[in-house]
This record gives sequence, C-alpha cells and structure tokens, in this order.
Amino acid sequence: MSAVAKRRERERAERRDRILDAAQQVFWREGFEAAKMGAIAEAAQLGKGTLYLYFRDKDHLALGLATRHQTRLLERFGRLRSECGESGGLELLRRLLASYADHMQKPVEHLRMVMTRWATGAPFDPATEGCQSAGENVMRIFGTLRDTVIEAQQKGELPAHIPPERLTTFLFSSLNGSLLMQLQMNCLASLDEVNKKIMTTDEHIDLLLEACRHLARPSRVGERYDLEDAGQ
Amino acid sequence: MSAVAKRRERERAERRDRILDAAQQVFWREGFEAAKMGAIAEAAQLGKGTLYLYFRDKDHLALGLATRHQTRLLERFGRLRSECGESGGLELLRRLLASYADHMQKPVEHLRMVMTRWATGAPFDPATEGCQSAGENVMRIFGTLRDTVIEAQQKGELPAHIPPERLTTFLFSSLNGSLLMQLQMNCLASLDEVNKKIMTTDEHIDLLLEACRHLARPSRVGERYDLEDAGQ
Amino acid sequence: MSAVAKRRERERAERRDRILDAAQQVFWREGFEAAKMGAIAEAAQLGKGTLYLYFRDKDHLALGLATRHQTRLLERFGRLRSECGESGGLELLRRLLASYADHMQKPVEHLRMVMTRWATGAPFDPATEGCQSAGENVMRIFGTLRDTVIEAQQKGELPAHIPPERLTTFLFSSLNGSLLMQLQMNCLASLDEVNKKIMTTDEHIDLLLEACRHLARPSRVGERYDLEDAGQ
Amino acid sequence: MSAVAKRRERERAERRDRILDAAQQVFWREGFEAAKMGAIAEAAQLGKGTLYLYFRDKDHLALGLATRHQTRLLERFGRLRSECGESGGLELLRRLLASYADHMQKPVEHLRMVMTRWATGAPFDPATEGCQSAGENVMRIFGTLRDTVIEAQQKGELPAHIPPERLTTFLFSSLNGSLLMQLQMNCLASLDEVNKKIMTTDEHIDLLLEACRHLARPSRVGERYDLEDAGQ
DNA sequence: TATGAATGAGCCTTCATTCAT
DNA sequence: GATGAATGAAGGCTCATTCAT
Repeated sequence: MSAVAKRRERERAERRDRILDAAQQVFWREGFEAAKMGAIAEAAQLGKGTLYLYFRDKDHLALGLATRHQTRLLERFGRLRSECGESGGLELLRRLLASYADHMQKPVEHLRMVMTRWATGAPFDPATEGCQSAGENVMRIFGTLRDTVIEAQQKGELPAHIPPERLTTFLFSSLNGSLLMQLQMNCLASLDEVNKKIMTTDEHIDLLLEACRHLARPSRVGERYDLEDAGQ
Repeated sequence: MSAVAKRRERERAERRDRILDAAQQVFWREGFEAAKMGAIAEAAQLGKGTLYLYFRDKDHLALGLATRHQTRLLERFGRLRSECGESGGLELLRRLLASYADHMQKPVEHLRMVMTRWATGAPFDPATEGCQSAGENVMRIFGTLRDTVIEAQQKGELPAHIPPERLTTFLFSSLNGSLLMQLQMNCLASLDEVNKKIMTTDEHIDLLLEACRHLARPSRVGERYDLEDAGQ
Repeated sequence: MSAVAKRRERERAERRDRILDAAQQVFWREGFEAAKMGAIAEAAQLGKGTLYLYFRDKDHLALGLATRHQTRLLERFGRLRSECGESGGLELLRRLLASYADHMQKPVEHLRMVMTRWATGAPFDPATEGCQSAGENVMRIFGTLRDTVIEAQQKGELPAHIPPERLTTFLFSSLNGSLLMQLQMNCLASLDEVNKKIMTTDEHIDLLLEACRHLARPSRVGERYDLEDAGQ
Repeated sequence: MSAVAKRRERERAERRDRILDAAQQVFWREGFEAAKMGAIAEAAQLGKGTLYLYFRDKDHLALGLATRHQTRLLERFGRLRSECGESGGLELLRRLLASYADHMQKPVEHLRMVMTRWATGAPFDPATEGCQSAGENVMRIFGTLRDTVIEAQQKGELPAHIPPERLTTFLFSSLNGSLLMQLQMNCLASLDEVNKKIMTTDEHIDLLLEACRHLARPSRVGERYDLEDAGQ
C-alpha cells in the first residue's frame, strides 16, 4: 500500500512536471496571453481537462512555472555558495548575479515572460495558495544576495556604511534594468545596433560591482555619502 | 482657401490629440489589453469608426501615445538644457535622469504601460509609419543623455576612459531597472515592506551617479578598467 | 433626417423581431438549455455578435420572447373584449380562458418552454430592465381575467361572495394545471392513453366554470365544506 | 451462504438509499441541471464511479429518486385509507389530495424539481428499466384517487354522472396547477403580493372539492353550461 | 466491488475592425 | 469626413462518464 501510494505520488509529480514543461514551451513560443490551454494540453499529450486537475487555471500554471524556476535558481545559488566555500564575498556576489542573469535570460522568451508579469502588475493574488511560496522564493533570492553583500562588506570589498538592503536593492534593480534592455532592443531596432556591441549583461555586472566597490573608499574624509548632495 | 486648409489641419491635429487623451485615460485605467476601442471612442466623444481615420489600429494608438510622450520628454530635456546654461555636466545629467524618471512614473499606470510594451517584445514593426519617429525619439533621448555624459566626462566629473555610450547605457538601463522595481513591488507584496523604505528612484539616481563618479578615480595606477578582470 | 431615423427604427424593430422568431424556433426545437446562440444567429441569418446588440444575453432573449408572447395574448384579450361588446360576463371569461390556453399550447413546445421557466424558479431578476414589463404583462393578463370575473359576479353568473382575486387565482391556477398535464402525459406514457381521451383543455375549462358557477348557490346550513368565508 | 447473500443484498439496498439521500440533497440545493455527480458522490461519501454501479446515469438517479418519492406517497395513501376505515368518500379524498400536495411541496425545492421534470418533457424513456415502475406508481396514485372519487360518487358526495376518471383528472390537474403557482410566485414577484394572501394549497383543495360537490346537483333544464356529455 | 484520475466535447460572450450610409 | 451597426473568430473552463487498478 505504501508502495502504491509512493508510486502514485511520484507519477503525479512527474505528470505535473510534464505539464509545466509543456506550458513553458507554449508560453515561451506564444507569450502568456496568446498561449492556449489546448496547445499546452496537446504539448503535454494530455486531455485539456487533466490540466485542471493539477492547476486551478491558466494563471496558476504560470505561477507554478515561476515557482519552479525560482526553486531551480535557488538550487543554483546553493551550489555556488557550496563551491565558493569560505571565500565568499564580492566574487561570490558576482557569480550569484551572473547566475541570476543567466537563469533569467536562458531563453530570452523566458525573460520576456517574467518581465511581462512584473510589468503587468499584480497578477498573483497573495491570498492564493502557491503565491506565497513564490513570494517567499523571491525573498530567499533577495536574502541570499543580501547575505553575500553583507559578507563582502565585512571583508571590506563593498562599502560598509551603506545599508546592505539598500545596496542589494541597488544591485538587483540595476541588473534587472540591464536584462530589461535586452528586450527593449528587440522592441526598438534603432537602439539595437548601437547597444548590442556596447554592453552585455556580464559587462553590466562588472561595471556595476566595480562602481559599487569604489563607493567603499570614501571620497573625502568625513563624507557622509548623503546622496542628495553627493555631487557637492 | 489657405486659411480654410489651415483651420482644417488645426482641427485635425486637435482631434487627434483629443483621441490620444482619451486613449491615455483608458489605457491607464484598464491597461492596454483590457482597454476597449469603444471606451476610447466614448471618452473622446467620437464615433468608433472615427478613431480609425486617425490611427490604423489599437497598436498605432499606443504608438502615437508613446511618441507624444517621448516628444514631451524631449521638450523637458530641452528646457533643462536651456536652464542649465553652460554649467551642464554631472548636475545636468542628474536632472535629466530625474526628469526622465519622473516623466516615466508620472502616474504609475503609465510606467506599467510602457514597461509592458517593452517586455511584450516587438509590437512596433519598424517598417510601419510612425514607428520610425518613435525610434528616432528614443535615439534623441539617449543621445541627449550621452551628450551630457560626454560633457561630464570632459569636465572630469565622470570617468573619461569609459566609452560614453557604454556609460550612458549603464546609467539608462540601471535607472530603468529602478523604475521596473516600482512595479515589482506591486506584484510581490513581500518585497514591498522591505524595499519601500529603502530606495526611491531619486535615491537610486544619486547612488548610481555617485558610484559612477568614483569610477573616475582609477583604483590603482595603470588600471585599465578592463572589466572582465576588474575584481582582480 | 426624421425619415431616416424612422426607417432606422423600423429596421431595428424588424430585425429584433426576426431574432425573436429565430430564437423561438430554436428554443422550441431544442429547449432553452440546449439551444445554442450560434444556432439562433444562423436561423436569423445574422452574425453571432449581432444578437448581443439586441439582447444582453441568452436569458434576455427568452425574456423578450416571453414578453412578445404576452403582448400578443393581451392583444387577443383586447379583441375578445371588443367582440363581446357589453355581453361580457361568464361567456367572455370562458373565451378568455380558452384563448389563454390556446395561446399557451399553440405549439406544445412553447408550453414546455414557459412551464420550464416557471418551474425552474426565478430566472428573471426583477431588477433587470425588460423583466418589469414582463411582470406587468402578467398582471395585466391576470387583471383582465379578474375584471371579467367581477363582471360575471355582478351579472350573477358567478358566486359573488367569493373575492374575485381568489376566484380568478383558482381558475387561473387550475387551468395552468390542465396545461401542465399535457406535458405530464408526454412524460408519463402510461397516463397518456387513459387521459388523452378523457379531458381536453377546453373540457377542463367547461368543467371548471360549471363547477364555479354552482358555487354561486350558497351551501346549505350545516354543511361541513364551508370555506373560511364561503358559507358567509 | 444465504445469510451472506442476504447481508450483501441488504448492504446494497442501504448504499443505494444513501446515494439517493445524497442525490436528493444535492438536487434540492442546486437543481437538477446544476447538480454535479461529484457533489453527490461526496455527499454519499462514495467514489464517483460507485454511483454508476447503482444508477446508469444522472437521469436514472433522478428517476430512482422520483420512484422512491412516489412509493413513500403511496405508503402515506395506504395509511390514510387504513385510518379512514370505511368512512372513506369525500373526506378521505380531501385528505389524500392534501397529503399529495404536502408530499409534493414538502420542501419547495422538491416541487421545483418535479415540476421541472414534467415541464422538461420526456426524460424517461419508457423502455428503460425503472421507468416503468415510476409510471406504474403514478398509475397507482391516480388509481387510488380515482377509487376514492368513485366511493364519494357512490356515497352521493360527488356528482355521479361525471366519469370518475374525468373527475379525478380534473381534480388532479387542478391541484397540480395550484402547486405550480407556488413556483410562479417565486418567478413573478409582482404576482406574489397579490396571491400570497389569496390562496393556499389547502384552500385550493377546499374550493375545488366544494365546487365539484355542487356539480352533484344536476343543472337545471335549459342551462347553457352543460358539458358536452355532462348531462348524459 | 470500489475507486478517482483522465478525458474532451461543448459554449457563451467579447471586441477589434469594416463599410454602407 | 463621421458614424455605429454588423461581424465572427477565438478560448478558457466544466463535468458526465469511463476504465485501469
């Protein structure tokens, strides 16, 4: 009985994953709005109704996809931390950011999907089951970055006088902006030729960290880094 | 006759503008996808068919909106340059960026609309009439920023050894990332409390410029700022 | 202009009527639940969307059908009253009831539709536009019957000591029961042979009026079958 | 073995009854169309597939329900006859009719279900197993009423010159019409206030029997309201 | 015998766009 | 030029029923 139950559970998980694979494929190809449930079912070689045994609706399918993607990113983060051992610090941070960027852009279609969701607004009702875990995952991703920022600060590789949350937010949003630009270039062909040669995401990360790193050295003694009048 | 023609042209321009006002209002309220042409026509106090005498389709309505918005931004940019006189440089750059950010977020609904368009991909066929001018406007916006970056470099307020396009792209994409985060926070309630207190767009600009400014001082003599091994 | 507007209005009314004809045809053939909007559109030789320019939804289509049917019945009632002149009274009542029954059963499919609606419960939200007129029509139908009952009472053809509303309700519900039995016979084939020969709707009306007429004669003292106030 | 078989049979009957209880509960709550087999299975604390071991399909579930309901009504009829002893006649008829009405309206939801079925048409293929017994039950119910009508006629409490089947049909359909009106009032709020105070089902029965009873007195010579063969 | 996961046909409604007036 | 009535394609979701276990 336990054996049967185990098999059942395994099969269920496998099928759920196959559905997510199919959904990912179709979402990437068509975009979320244009993706048809029928196409997903066909791609998963399942009946249309079966999809609804695993996901409440189209939105929850996307949510499941996002959660799985985040989970995999967190696994990558975990592996990177393990590999780095105690070295940690700025170098780990760079790798985490590069890993994040890579994970996000893997196929640009995925990036597009995620960005669309962010831009579209609040598609995930926080009250919905499954949405919380997605939010928690984001917090874990952010938290991992922040922890590494703190390490780098403690090592003196990043300015310690800036609150780590602030610094992490700065890095995170800036990097996301770089990713976003990948999509803008698709949208604005005129920018494409100029920028394509100018800045890859990795270069953005390097420049970003380099810039932050130098923030560590106070310009002048006594500077408070009051940003409002920093130019002064 | 010329007078009549002039009046006609003026009336046409006014009506076109009224349509754009109506479209903006509805797009902001409902989002692009959910916005109904009928609602726009009603808001413009025009027949549904009349809309199509001024804009090929819904997409071109959005395109016209974007172009008008960009034009207004360029006007703001022009005014800022005039005010600054010859002082220019980093301070002007900061004001341009702040103006850009302000113009983009004016209502967050507008930001959402723009971001969605960027993320959604390539809705504007470059071959389409009207799209070129949009692209050109983007180039002008980018060009204004780049010119100001160059000025700042010449003044020694920003590192001169980094290609201005590269630096401008960095600033531009990073700032866009900060704007994007405004929307993410709506989407991910969990991030909201943490970040809302942490970084406004203006703060992001300050930190960003401060970081870049310090890039001006080579870490060590002889460093080329080869980014690939910058950590080295 | 007035001519154009008139034509428009006439055409609109005609088309509305054609849609109702088509809906009636399909509803009768398939029943309300099974009737498909597409079939109605096809029967009306119109696009599916056009239906929704004239009726909010499937329910309102049925409502419109009901209202039209009631209106026609009221016209029949009006004609009967005119024909009868001043004679009125019981004979007019019989004709009204027969007319009602005939109008309801014209095709048994229509009867089925109406009965289903009654039985199904409260499909018409009283707040809905159009529903009030339907309710008002029912009241007019009932009112016509009641007025005629009163006439008959004044003529001494029906018992005057029974409140006319009560008497009318009795007649009305009883007749509806007879109509309902037409459908029951379809449902219960076993009853069919027995009853089909036994009582037509007209016979039911005759027997019903005959029975009521004799109520005019006050029961005898001591009889146990007094209604609450009948003996009075 | 016989004992085991008996137990099996008993258990099967019990389970069948539990399913009917569950179905009744759900049908009343949701209506036949909206009732979901899954909800019935859940209410019966059984698997969905199990339902189909006891009833061919949803329709037969309703049929089983109707049959059981009829059977219980027949038991009530039997009890009434026993109680009445030999008195029988009109008084028994009144009680039977009241009992019938009560049994039908017990919860108005049940009445709605039955009426819907009658109105909907011929859902029960007479060839289907189980449908015959339902038809037979109806015949038994009708037969009981008819027998009692005959008794009343023989006692002189009801007009003897009207064929008992005809009289019974008249009573039966009229009473059903009164029941139907309970539902109409739900549907037509405008009638509600007028009629709710005017006629309960019991009052309808009283008035109905009173009217029929007076038919017992042959019309006078020359009266115009003779039924076709009533005088005969 | 009991189960419940899988199935897939089926359908109302919306809305961008056109075109006759 | 302006109108708005007409169009019809398109799609997410339900649920009665089956059948392998």
